[in-house]
Amino acid sequence: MPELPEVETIARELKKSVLGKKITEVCVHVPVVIRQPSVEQFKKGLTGSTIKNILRKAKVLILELSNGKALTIHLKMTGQLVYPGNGKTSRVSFRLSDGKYLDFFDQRLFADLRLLDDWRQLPFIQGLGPEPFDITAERFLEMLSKKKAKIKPLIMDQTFISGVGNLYAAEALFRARIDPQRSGLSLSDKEAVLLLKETQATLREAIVHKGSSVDNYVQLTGLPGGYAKYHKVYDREGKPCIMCKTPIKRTVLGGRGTYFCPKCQK
DNA sequence: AATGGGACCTGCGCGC
DNA sequence: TGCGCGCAGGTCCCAT
Repeated sequence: MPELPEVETIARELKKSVLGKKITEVCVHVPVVIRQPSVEQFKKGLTGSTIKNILRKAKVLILELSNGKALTIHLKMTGQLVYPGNGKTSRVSFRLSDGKYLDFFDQRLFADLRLLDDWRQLPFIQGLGPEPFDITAERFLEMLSKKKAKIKPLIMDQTFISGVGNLYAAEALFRARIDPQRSGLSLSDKEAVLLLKETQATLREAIVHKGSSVDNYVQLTGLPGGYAKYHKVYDREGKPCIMCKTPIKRTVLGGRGTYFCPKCQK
């Protein structure tokens, strides 16, 4: 499931391979993923425009175009972008001025593609909290001090902090040795600062390894990311904790599978 | 007001 | 064997 490191990986690769190219043709094989505007307007607005800039905001990819509009892509759980693709088996294909295809795939059709006049006005983006990299220790303490919600759902709340999903929330909490069920305001200052630091470090390391391919995620090249082998708790139910050998447990928290070490995380 | 659960989807893995 | 069910999770939406 693409979270900040996976989307960052794709954004960096897009900058290297499609920046400056013109979109010469758009084929929408599965219209449902185009959320805004109509498919016809989407195709018309993209065709003939050049990709001027590529940005990432939390888990959202933004391709700014020469006509002033922007293509936003949220991959949700199973979205993939592949370049160069075959232009045929995808949900949506963008033919570029180099004759190659930028292909969008999505097994479960949850993804969200939009063509917007001003991406900054997209409500989801307006509602995003700061990314972990942009938060100081002092600010994080202040943010947590009012929050009685459970810490794991809290750090996955995109309006609280943005970019962290289920996988990296579990990994960061393990590394900070914090029980996912603790409430935000129950964390000591020392624990909170450690959690922020470990969240940042986990995301950075995952970016270095080009993301975690546990589900459908692939890099732009179609190759898997390399971070999954470094996971300490995620998807490791019953396996020994790397620190203490206690079997990793799985519970459900906020409706999501939650992996943790019952001995190390207090 | 904050929290929880269902909806949106499809493919895979499991159990009978 | 083959089928049907549950599960995976990002976000929205509604109910409590």
